[in-house]
Amino acid sequence: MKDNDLTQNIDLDDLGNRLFFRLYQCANMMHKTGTRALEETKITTQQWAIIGALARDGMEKGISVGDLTRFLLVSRQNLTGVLSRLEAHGLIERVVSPTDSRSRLIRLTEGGRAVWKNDMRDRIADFYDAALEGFSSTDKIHAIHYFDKLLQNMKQLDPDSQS
Amino acid sequence: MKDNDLTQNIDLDDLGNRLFFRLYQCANMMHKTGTRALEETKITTQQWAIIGALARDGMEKGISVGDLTRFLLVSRQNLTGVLSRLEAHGLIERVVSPTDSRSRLIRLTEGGRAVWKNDMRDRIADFYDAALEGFSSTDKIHAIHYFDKLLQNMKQLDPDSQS
DNA sequence: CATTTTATGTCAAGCTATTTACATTTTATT
DNA sequence: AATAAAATGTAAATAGCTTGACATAAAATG
Repeated sequence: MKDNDLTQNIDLDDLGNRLFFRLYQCANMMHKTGTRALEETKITTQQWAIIGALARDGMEKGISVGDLTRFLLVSRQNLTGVLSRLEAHGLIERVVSPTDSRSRLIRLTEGGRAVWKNDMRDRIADFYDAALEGFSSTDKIHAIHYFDKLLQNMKQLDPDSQS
Repeated sequence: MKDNDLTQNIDLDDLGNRLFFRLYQCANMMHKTGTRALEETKITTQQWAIIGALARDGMEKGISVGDLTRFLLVSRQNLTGVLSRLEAHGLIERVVSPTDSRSRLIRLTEGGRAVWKNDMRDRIADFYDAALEGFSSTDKIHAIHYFDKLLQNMKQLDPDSQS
């Protein structure tokens, strides 16, 4: 007799499909619930990623658009648009690089840094706590490890990521 | 003396940030490399998710837009647009439900099913193999488990997901 | 030094995604 | 049966993301 218990029995051939479909769903929900967690600040998850990157230590002098794309793994054409919106809202500024006049250094404004500290940081911490309910530190480290591995493999598939 | 080895030492307070940043990067790369894997078919990852859902057994009669949104975890307003494009390309069709005249049942056309079998399925399998290089079946199952857990937590944060 | 190649950022077009708002139909309530 | 409430799908506005094309500046090559 055949085994047709789909809820318990796992089809090994289908694991790739399952894994990527879950990743797809997680990404959808991360953007949806993450943006909602910052609803009052009118800041989206993508803007959050950029501001978070610029708020790190050592980023006071700014970072080029190119370096930012390599960090966030989005296209520089995309960043141009998001950065324009952030600039229009006074959160970041673009300064022509003193060493390379093609390059613009992106950095937080005073106001941007204040928004990060006063409006975003705590809400983001709360979001992480809620979304990672039931995850031990070990669970988180393991999950990060899988993400890293997946990321490395996909980078190898991406012509733009080939240094 | 302080420990400043950032490459090895892991800041436990920062795990949430790291995990979600990796998820963000993975999502970006999944859409980028996934869409490129199906480049010749002109089908995107989002369309792939829809077509894949419709190609499953039991979907021959079609599925409503509402059920599809609950499965894919995207808004129904979004689906309207993607479905219109898929319909314009002859891959899917919308049939008014015989039991509920508000509802439209979405299903693959003959041509859509052929594209799935002939053009998409093998390329997707190759993509999974490449992106999951070095993952054992156990790794995949564990990763899926973490995704599931994350998903459940985020669904609790989403008003739309509250049954 | 002149020319070619590469890197940097932007613009435009197309697809994806969300929210707000709406018309239609079904279901629940009275 | 009449009205209110909820569900279904769509349209429009805004934001995000990709590729292709472009202008400019720096680096490499001859």
